[in-house]
Amino acid sequence: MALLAAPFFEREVEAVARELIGAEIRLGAVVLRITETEAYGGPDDSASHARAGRTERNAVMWGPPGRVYVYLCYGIHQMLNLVTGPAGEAGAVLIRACEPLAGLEIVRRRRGGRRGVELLAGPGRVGAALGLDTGWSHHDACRPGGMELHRPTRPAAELLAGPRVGVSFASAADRAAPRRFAEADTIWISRKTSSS
DNA sequence: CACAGGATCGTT
DNA sequence: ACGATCCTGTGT
Repeated sequence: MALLAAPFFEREVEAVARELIGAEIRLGAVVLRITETEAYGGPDDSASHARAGRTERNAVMWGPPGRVYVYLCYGIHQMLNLVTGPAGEAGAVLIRACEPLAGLEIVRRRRGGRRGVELLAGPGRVGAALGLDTGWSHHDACRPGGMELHRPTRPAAELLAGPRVGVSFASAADRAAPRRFAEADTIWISRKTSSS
């Protein structure tokens, strides 16, 4: 057991987003290896849910590091994030894509029998594959039991970086910022990176 | 109390 | 290209 501990998450959100590539999400019999992430938060990020201040939904972003933040997107998709930085500062890493390592049958069933990259490439797909709902928010992923985050058993060799997806409402600078990270040589990403 | 809109996905 | 689907955040 090589659980990622709170100090790993208690750092700048971009560093955590980079180093979560290759890490493993374990929940029940399902094990997923993270292949794509995005960093949100830090000072004045107009793309972050924290942009309008603290609300009941996003409050966990200001909480202690290593907590889970799940929110409902477009009324349909359960989006998985991990809270970063010290308590009192809002930051989170969105998990955008994974590679399946175990529990493939369960994942395939939850994903309507789909196969290949359509199983896990995209944040809504990751949430569905794990069977998540917003009740997972505030879960401590650093403690054994429930959803756990584990150190990579197969670290990513090379990372790509590019602008984040689906943030057209944000400022030009925040739209352009290279805060999306993906493993370079994997098929398990939601879309091709547009810059390095 | 009412309403607009979204860190997406799957089908048309 | 578009509709699904519903909760959140904001305003009255």
